[in-house]
Amino acid sequence: MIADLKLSRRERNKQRNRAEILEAALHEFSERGFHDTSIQDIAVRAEFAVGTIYALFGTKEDLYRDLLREHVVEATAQFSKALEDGSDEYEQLWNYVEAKGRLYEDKIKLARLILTETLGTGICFKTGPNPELKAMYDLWHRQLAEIFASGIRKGVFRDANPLSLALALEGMTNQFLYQWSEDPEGYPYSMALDAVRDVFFRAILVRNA
Amino acid sequence: MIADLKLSRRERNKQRNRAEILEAALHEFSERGFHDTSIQDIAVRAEFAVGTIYALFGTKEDLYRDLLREHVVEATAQFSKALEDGSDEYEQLWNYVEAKGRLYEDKIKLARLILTETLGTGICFKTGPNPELKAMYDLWHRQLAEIFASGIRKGVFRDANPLSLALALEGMTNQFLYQWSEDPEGYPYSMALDAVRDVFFRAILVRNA
Amino acid sequence: MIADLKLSRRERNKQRNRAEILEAALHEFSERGFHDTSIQDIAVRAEFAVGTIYALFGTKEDLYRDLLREHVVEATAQFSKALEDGSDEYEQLWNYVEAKGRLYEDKIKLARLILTETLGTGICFKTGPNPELKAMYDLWHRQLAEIFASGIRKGVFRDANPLSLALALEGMTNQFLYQWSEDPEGYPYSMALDAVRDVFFRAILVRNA
Amino acid sequence: MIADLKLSRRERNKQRNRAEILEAALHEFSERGFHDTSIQDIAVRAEFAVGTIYALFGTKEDLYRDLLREHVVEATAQFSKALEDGSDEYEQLWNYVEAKGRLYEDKIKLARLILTETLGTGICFKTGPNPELKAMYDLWHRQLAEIFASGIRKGVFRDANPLSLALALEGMTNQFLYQWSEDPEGYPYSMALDAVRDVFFRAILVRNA
DNA sequence: TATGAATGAGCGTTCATTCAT
DNA sequence: GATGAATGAACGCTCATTCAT
Repeated sequence: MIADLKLSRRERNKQRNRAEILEAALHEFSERGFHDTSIQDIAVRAEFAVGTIYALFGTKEDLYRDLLREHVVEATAQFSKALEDGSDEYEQLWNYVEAKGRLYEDKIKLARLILTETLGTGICFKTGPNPELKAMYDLWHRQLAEIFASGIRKGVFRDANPLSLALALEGMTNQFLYQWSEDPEGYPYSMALDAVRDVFFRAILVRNA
Repeated sequence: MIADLKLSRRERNKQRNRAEILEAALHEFSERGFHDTSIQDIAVRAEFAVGTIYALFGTKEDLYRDLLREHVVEATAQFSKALEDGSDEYEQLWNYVEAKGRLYEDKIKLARLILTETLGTGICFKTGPNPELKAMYDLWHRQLAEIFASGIRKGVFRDANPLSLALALEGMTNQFLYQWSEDPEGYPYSMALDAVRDVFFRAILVRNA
Repeated sequence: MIADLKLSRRERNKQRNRAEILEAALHEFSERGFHDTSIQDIAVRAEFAVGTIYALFGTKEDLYRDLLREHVVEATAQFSKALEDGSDEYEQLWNYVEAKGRLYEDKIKLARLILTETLGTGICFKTGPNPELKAMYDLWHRQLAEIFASGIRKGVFRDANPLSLALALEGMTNQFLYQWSEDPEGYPYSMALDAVRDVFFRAILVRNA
Repeated sequence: MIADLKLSRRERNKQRNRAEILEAALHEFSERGFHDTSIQDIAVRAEFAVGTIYALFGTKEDLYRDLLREHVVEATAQFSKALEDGSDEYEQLWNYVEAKGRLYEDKIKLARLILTETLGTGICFKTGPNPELKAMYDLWHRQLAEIFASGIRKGVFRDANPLSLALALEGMTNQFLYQWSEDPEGYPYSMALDAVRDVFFRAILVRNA
């Protein structure tokens, strides 16, 4: 019992430290990029010693990877949930686009970091160009494409290459997300919603034809 | 006279050296990114001494900036030319989208470098986040928006926020460009053309309505 | 009474822990050397916490010193015993040389560690170059020299500098021990015995040459 | 011509720098050992920047290896020369033993460094335990053994295992060298010469005792 | 002008040691 | 007493930049 509690307390402690370091890392990495952020910077911000960071994360690259993975997993979960809530494919995708905006609306730094990896060429790791994240994005694209394919089969969407539709939707929303992250006042995410409605879905929804 | 020729020869020489160094820098930077490329790497590839690079470009950041500027200026010129060749706004924009594909079709490395800066958060310079490039992109977005605005006024396009349309078009094409740069065989640029035609212009062209 | 037993049990426990840690330390130190062995390595091998090692030994240097001292004390005891068993000085020394081989024949790791300290310059401690061990070796050399001196006085040995004889014998046997520790198959300790007999205790020059 | 001189000057400069750094490295390594000597230490002593050392030697291990190799090559050359000057095998080996003493008599630090590698277990490199040096010593032992074999064939020496004789001679002389390096006054190398003459090349057992 | 040897600040990483539990 | 998470000084190494030639 006592042992259990102790273990649990230690484990909780460890998770708390991990979370605090990841939080600090998010700020530092998104402000100055991977290469211009030192472990010292993160340690100072997180108020931990460098050794503690190394004990919990291994290397700087691992820390960065964990940070991204954690958030991509979280985001994917939220997006998948959004996709499930629609009555048809159009509503599902619309829910996703809205969820994407909501996810980042108070996490501008996270948005920038993710965009760097999603859209730019990402950090070039010593162990190759981060194949894990790439695979997660590919998977996500395929999931979206599957929704489009289903919508096409049901006659909700016009016939088109589902993967192309997925990429087009992602490209558009990411571009608006990027503009918003650069200038949150000048480019509210509502621009993205309007554009997705007026451009993307106007083109492919059958009922408008 | 002789002095003039000499100066001219020297000047030509200098420009040739500059071009060779920029060529080497393009390859190195696009292969391993800004931070993992050293001036020594570029010097070796360009077959010049490091001192020569510093004499011609100032700092590593300056070299990188010059490299991007040179290509953005070139690209903007080609895109502007493409815009002029259409009989209406639709044709102009279509020409631009095609030109964008052509520009990079044999310059995959350049594409990756530009995308890193266009879509990701770019290299974080010590002197801030490369405001010059950002300004050039903003300007380009406004130019595109102007075309859309003109098309809307003339009844070629449906009414919509011109800047949103510009960003949507850029986002879509850049996404396909990125996919192509990752996997040229799997994602040919023709996918972008199809998507732009079937999604983007189907939605906003009045004559389809 | 109970307190005594408790204390005694505690004490026995402590000694057992000490012995287990020293055993682990021997393996680690002899495999990778003092500097490339971490206290964490030893703790893992010994299945104790680092704090326990520090509680029992003080510092890493102390642990190393204790490890050596323990074995040198043990070795000296065995060697002294061997010396006592001969009927004359020749037999005494021969017993010693044999005992030296027996001591290490199943402790190759220990042999290497001792040789590093005996023959190489040893680990350079922050607190100077391990004067205690040095003193123990000096003492041992003097003990051996005393045997030689006695043998010379009794006419067993030719007249010569006893200390030189002691050093010569040590040098020879250590060299063979080292070769054996490097390649146990190729350099069995019997080579040392043969050489000591044929070279040290006889002569190699044909006496009439 | 000018180019040649320039190149030659540069090359000479480089060799001078190399030599100065090796000199500094010798002092530092022999005083505090491989692990307790930092590249910074050597840089300060040599009055060069750390980067210069890395440009000329690669890594700390490489520097150490180069230092040893340079001296072992030099020593082997001198010893080989000494071996050639004797009229018979006895004189050859005697010349070698004398040369060994002369080589180190004003290079006590070098002696200690070499002994660490020859007799102790040497530095444990990341790239294994310095196989190159080991091979050089093995080769040297075999060369000595060849001399002994030759002497035995000619009747200069009694019959015995030549390799054992070589190892015995090396062990004895190294032991005296080590004692001398520890306490030059108390253990002059002449002790080694006496012992080699009185023990190795004669016998210590009174033959009729 | 072009060169490339030399510089040294700064980074990622390790590990002996401590101390709250 | 035993634990092991936390610490932070110190090290090996890199590379943008300079400057004597």
